[in-house]
Amino acid sequence: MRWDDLDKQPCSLARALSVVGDRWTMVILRDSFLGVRRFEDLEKRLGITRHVLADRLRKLVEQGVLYKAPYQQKPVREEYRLTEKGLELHPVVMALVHWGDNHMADERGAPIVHVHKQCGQTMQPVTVCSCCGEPVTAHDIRVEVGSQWQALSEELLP
Amino acid sequence: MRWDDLDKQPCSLARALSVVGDRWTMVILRDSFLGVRRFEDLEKRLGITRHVLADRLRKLVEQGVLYKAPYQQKPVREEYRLTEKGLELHPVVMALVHWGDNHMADERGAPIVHVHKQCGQTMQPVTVCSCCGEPVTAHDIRVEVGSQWQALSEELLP
DNA sequence: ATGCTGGGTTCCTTTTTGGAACCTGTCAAG
DNA sequence: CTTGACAGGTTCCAAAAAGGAACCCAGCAT
Repeated sequence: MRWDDLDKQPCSLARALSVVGDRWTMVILRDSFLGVRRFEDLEKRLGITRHVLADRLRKLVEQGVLYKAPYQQKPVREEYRLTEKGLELHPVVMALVHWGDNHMADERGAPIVHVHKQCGQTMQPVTVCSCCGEPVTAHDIRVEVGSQWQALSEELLP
Repeated sequence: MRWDDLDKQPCSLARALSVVGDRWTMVILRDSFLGVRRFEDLEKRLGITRHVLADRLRKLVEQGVLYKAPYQQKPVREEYRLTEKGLELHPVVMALVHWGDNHMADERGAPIVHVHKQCGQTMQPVTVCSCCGEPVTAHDIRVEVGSQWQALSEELLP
């Protein structure tokens, strides 16, 4: 299968990755969450080639994850900002950072920490069940085929 | 910057992506979480080339995300299973699936649903603050430089 | 007229994929 | 005792993507 066919798969993870699963896309989004909005700033901070950066930004705008907003006229200059759809990737980014903090950090610990504005504390993201509010791990989950997808259950589950 | 230098960056997200940020790696892990363990099963389900699959599995084993466990002798056959480090990627996978469900699904809805064994309900992952337990969104977070990293703060934050 | 700035595009080389064929132990059948 | 199947790879080559540097363009400012 070609990578470009991933979005046709009957799998939400594959479809999500068809948008954000690229090598560079997630680090672009990380900087977007930090407030970096301009082409040149992204290029400098990421060390990405202009070619690839332009391509990824274009695709993220096409997918509705970022949008271009003018910040000056004459000449028109535009910056890239997260849409609501893009902002909703925050749990993914938090989860990746948290895993990196736990498993890839050196002796200096986490380079960046998250402070929860409401409670004022340095926080880690915890994933809980939307029904009972209890923390969930891989062991606590059973996977089932969605109601509209029963016919494909052999393909969806091993 | 070359992609291979990402793990040297002072950023937990970049370091995490140096392990799981590859095009195919996350779908391999998705299938691992579903219980797919053998080379051939992964190849069939993913439609990935054997070449790339072998390479990604080798890297995931090197990084301690998967381990090889023999399931028969003569000839020795080994399967790939998630380590504890790998299992801790579950929040990342859940968050990606949830985003895909919300933003990339067709009219049939989520192909796969997660049932929380403890409460028996179909659940969505919710990210909450480890201190106060309240749900967090991108707007609720302020980012600060880690205590051991003050010297690099200009580089870390825009 | 010359140069600078932000945001790209073009061109060429190096790397990485996709796709198919081939290799390696072990067993089982003809 | 040759042939074939099976699981899990490796090798080879063509096609696609990434890296790197140079170039383009509109609108200032000198």
